[in-house]
Amino acid sequence: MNDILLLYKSLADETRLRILALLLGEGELCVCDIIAALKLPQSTISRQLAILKRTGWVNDRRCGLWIYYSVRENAGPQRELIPLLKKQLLKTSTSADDRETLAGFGCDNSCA
Amino acid sequence: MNDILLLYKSLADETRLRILALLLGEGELCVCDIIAALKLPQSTISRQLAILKRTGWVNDRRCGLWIYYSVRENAGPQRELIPLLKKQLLKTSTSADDRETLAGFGCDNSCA
DNA sequence: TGACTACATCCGCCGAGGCGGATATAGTGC
DNA sequence: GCACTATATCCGCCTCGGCGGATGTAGTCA
Repeated sequence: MNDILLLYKSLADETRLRILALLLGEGELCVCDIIAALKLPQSTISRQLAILKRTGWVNDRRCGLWIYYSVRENAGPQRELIPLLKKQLLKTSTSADDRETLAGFGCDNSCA
Repeated sequence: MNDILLLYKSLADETRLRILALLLGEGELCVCDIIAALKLPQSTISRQLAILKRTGWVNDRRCGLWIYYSVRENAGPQRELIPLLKKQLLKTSTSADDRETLAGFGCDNSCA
C-alpha cells in the first residue's frame, strides 16, 4: 500500500507534472532546458527532479557539465501509467506553453 | 493541467486509497462498514468520503438512515485508472486486512 | 413531538512538504 | 591551482491539508 501511496504522491505536484509533461513531449533534456521552459528557480527544478528520480520516474545521464534527464519508460508500476500520463498531460495548455517557451529559450549545448 | 493535478492529488492519501480499495473489492458499502473496516474515527472517514465524492471517484445513495458508497465506474478520467488501481490496491496486505476486519465487524443492515 | 441513529461539517491543532535564496559540489579549461 | 559553469543540497519560511473531538443535520420510530 505504501509504495502505491508514494507513487501517486509523486504525481500530486504541479511542478513535477510539468516536468514529466515536458520530458514526455521532448525526450531528453538537460536541467537548464527545463529551467528555461518552466521559468522557475533552479533550486525548485532541481529538487523536484531529485524527487522524480528517487521515485523512479526519470533517469539522469551526465555529459560534461550537463545532466540530461529522461522518462524511464520501462520501470515498475510507473510503466503502466506513462501512456495515460502522456495522453493526459500533452494536451494541456500548460504543457504546450512550456514546450513553446523551451523552443524559444532552450540552451542547445548539443551534447551527444 | 489543473484537473489532472487534482486527480492525482485525490489519490495521494492513504485513507482515501484504503477506502477505494475496500469499495473496489466489496462493491457497495455504508459508512459504518467503512468505519468498522478501517478502524478510524467517523469524522475522518466521512471527510475523505466527501473528497472522493467531490473528485468523482464514488457515488452515494441514501437508504433510510444509511448512505451507501460505491466506486463510480464510468466517469471521466478516473475510468481509465480504475482497472490499474484495482490491480494495485487489492493485492496489498493493508487492503486484505481491511476486508478481513470488515468481515468480522461489518454492520449488516441489509438495506435493499 | 422527542429520543435515537447514521452521517456530515466545524474548528483548532499540527506535521508534511513546497518555495527560493544561499551555499556546497562536481566537472571543465586555462 | 584558480576561475567558471551546471547542478545539487541546505535552511528558514510558510501554506496546504490531514486529524479527531465537538457539534450540526437528516431520517426513523414510537
